[in-house]
Amino acid sequence: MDPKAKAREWDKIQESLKLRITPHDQLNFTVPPQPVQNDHVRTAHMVGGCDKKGDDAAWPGLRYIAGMDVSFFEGTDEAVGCVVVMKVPGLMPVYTDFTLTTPYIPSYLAFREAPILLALLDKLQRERPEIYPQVLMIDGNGILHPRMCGLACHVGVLRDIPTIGVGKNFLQIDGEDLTMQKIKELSHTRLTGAGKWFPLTGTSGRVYGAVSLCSVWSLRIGTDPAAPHKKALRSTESINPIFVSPGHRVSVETAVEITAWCCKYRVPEPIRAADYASREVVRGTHRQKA
DNA sequence: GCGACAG
DNA sequence: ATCTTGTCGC
Repeated sequence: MDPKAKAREWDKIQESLKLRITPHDQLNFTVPPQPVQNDHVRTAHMVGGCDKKGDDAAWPGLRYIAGMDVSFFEGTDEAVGCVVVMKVPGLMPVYTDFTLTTPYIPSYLAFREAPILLALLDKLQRERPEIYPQVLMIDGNGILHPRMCGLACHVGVLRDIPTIGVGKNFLQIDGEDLTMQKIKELSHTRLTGAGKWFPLTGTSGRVYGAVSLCSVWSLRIGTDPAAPHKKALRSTESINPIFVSPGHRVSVETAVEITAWCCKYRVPEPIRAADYASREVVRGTHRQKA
């Protein structure tokens, strides 16, 4: 919606809220009688503040006052909302809380993205319960995670819905002998065609998920970092697998089968569609569909 | 110092 | 993830 139309819509909201304003005291504490003063210049009592302790007489019954503010980090759209509750009298802080758009910290993706996805899921459940999904595929890992609790697990468990995590890049797990190097080797020897996959088993014997090849025509041409002006067929990276792992209520095998079944290209269609739609929103070209 | 870093 | 550059197809 364009800014003008948005402003008209917000005008209406402000108009209706304005009618609901109570422009007089309606407090659960006592306001002492105002001293009579001359003309239009008045003098307010200034007996509060952090240094004035023990003055309970100014506002009988008043115990807590809170302040709120939102700040933005320079150069980003990260923001912090903050509330501070202060005790009266004395105005000493007794409670401080923040809500922030969490920056992405490697291996803590869920803390940035789960709240957003949960809100979408809740709205879907509320407004279109008849099409609430039986399986949810999420762009990010499930148990293929240093603490075995990736974004797909996080969302799946909190809403008790079957989830599958699909990563496009490998996330290393501390203490397990699973490195990008080894995975590339195994991919080359074992992923000989679309639908081929192998489990990601750590030295501990734990199975974290699977490396799966869903598309054979993902040969890619890249540039050599040492010679950026030259184009080179990077044969060692000619196949691009995806990393499939259970989020919640799905086994590794089932996760791979469902994912492969949904693949037309490298990334399964449900995730591809969501990725495409979100990019449209960022580009400002999104149109409401089905 | 080296390698690794879901999105 | 994002950004930039290059290439192909329409």
